Amino acid sequence: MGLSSRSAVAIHALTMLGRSGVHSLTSAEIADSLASNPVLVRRVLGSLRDAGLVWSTEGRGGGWSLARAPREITLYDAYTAVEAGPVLARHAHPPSDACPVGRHMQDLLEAEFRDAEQAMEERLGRTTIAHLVRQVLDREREVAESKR
Amino acid sequence: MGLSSRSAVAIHALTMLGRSGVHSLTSAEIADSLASNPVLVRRVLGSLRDAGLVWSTEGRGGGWSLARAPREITLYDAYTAVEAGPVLARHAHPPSDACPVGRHMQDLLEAEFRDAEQAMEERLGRTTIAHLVRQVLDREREVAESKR
DNA sequence: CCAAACTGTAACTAAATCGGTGGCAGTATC
DNA sequence: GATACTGCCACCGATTTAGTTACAGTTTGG
Repeated sequence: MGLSSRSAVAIHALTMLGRSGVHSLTSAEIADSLASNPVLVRRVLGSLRDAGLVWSTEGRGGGWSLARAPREITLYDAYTAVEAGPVLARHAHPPSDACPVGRHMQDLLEAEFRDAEQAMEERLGRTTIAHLVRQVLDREREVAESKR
Repeated sequence: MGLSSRSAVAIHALTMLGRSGVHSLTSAEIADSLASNPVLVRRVLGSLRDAGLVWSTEGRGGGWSLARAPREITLYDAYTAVEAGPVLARHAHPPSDACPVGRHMQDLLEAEFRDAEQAMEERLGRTTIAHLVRQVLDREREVAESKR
């Protein structure tokens, strides 16, 4: 595997919030859809709130809503909000300074990995929550029509 | 962090082998440069051998050599040889089938993540071991000249 | 005013994975 | 036959993950 599934949780939750519009959702409702539990959802949504993507209201009747229009939130926004480190792990230790290759590989690899990660991030930045909401609605409609 | 640092080890080792040309290297020599240990190196190089990137000879005087020209080995080759799962983790469980969003998110996310990973892999595929060897040699030469 | 329904947060568990280590059988060379 | 390698297994400690329990704080509704 690779990174945590927090990105998946974040994007899933954002899509639910985008679909529900002004109506806010509770962490329990989102956890149900994820077949997970509310605490995990609140942890992830907490990071999204820190990044300015959602906001929450406490107390009875409280819940979560998007802080921006769905078309103004990309998958990259969600990804960076919840994922800490780099995707491609670097050397566990600095290599030996006594070896010519060891002396330079760290820098060279850093440049290569950064470029590769950037390519991935740019691709994530091209899809918005609005895009995913649209696709979900399309699929729902298709299912409904096929049942007629 | 993200994935394991096996990719870094693999690329480091391949670059050393590329630089040393026909001269084979032992896992201990490579481990020295990595400030790591021979067993880890053999594990990683074993995967590279399974992928047809290097070959090894047993017994005294044995060691490791490239199985292809350095310019015919990309960082993507090294990456896929040693890294198992996807970079971006999917849902830990399948989401709820009772929720409209849950029903479709897995497919949609799979498509998005696959595209994003592919963008990263394409970028890794554009750099070869020959490229890294060249850069290491260039840097070595620069250091040597600045000392004159 | 008080019970109910939320968020927010800390502490904890079980499982997985990681880098690393030691041991040892097999193999080729000197 | 000693030496120097690969190949492979079993194990360790540290870290991270998803998930759970517990509980304090906050808001609303009856």
